[in-house]
Amino acid sequence: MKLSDVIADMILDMFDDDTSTVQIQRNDLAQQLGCVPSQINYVITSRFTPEQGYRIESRRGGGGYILITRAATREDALHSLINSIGSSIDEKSAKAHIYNLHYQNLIGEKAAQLMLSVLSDSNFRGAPAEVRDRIRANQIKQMLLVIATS
Amino acid sequence: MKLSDVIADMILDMFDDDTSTVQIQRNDLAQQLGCVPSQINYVITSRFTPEQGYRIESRRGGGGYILITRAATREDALHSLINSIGSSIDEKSAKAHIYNLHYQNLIGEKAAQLMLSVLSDSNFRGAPAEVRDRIRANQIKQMLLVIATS
DNA sequence: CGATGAAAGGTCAAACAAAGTCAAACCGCA
DNA sequence: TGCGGTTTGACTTTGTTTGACCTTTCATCG
Repeated sequence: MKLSDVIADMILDMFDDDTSTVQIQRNDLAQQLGCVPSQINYVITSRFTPEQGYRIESRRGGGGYILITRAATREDALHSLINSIGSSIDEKSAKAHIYNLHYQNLIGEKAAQLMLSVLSDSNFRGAPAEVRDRIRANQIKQMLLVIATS
Repeated sequence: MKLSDVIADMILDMFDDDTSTVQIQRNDLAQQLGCVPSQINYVITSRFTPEQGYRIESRRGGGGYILITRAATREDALHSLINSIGSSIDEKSAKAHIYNLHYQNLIGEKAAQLMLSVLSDSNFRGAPAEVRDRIRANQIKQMLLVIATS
């Protein structure tokens, strides 16, 4: 398993019992994992982004820390994602959102696959890119809305 | 025997006892076979297409992989529906199919809602009817394929 | 106070590790 | 013998890991 995934899982585990916030010590965690400290930053910036419903705050210097807070409810997270999507979205970004949602356990395996399949660029053969991306944005938002309210 | 066929057989063999999904490492497999890695792509794109009931997903970079999922025979009914849908379908017919599938218990409540939401004509604002209907046909077929194989 | 040094975390780019693309060369058969 | 399917490899794109160097904060000492 990839280091990044191990770290991400580790952090996710810390959320455990409905705590919506986790505090870590970058250097400690890195040492514990035998990796370089900046690896922690990589994981955070690639997997705990605001779009995924996470907020990061940190403090340097003696007694420094990194605080990771996640959206209170699944619905909130989905809503904030919906709001973050504009009137147009390309295939790659759409897929990234879906992978991340699944990764965060905000949507199930089946829903993710369904969404991936339906938003794939190959379905839009023939339509110009702007049309594709506008339709795709409408569609992904509709689907997320359905998921958020079910 | 042709290289491509050897590779295809090899992959087919990995499906073993009712695993419906196989993960490969492109470079490893290529090395094992003494062929160039892109040969694996060729085999996949020529023999494991969606039309033949396979779905592919992959990831590049360190720890990358290629995942091949096949349609389990489980829901062949869906397959025949897929085949019965042409290259174009309007909103009303699409909705009818979905209601029907749900009625027959071939798809669940949530899947049905998701599909209805995504295929709704309102998402396609701006695109001409022929474009809408072609995209919709592609999309409904993709989704049914996913449902059939999960 | 104000300077100073240690203890955090932050940034960035380079190295590395896959997989994807594409076009040219190749082969085998109707 | 010419055309479709195959094979190859150079080049591209994406994702991960590492390390050198930067900045911020805090405690301590004069």
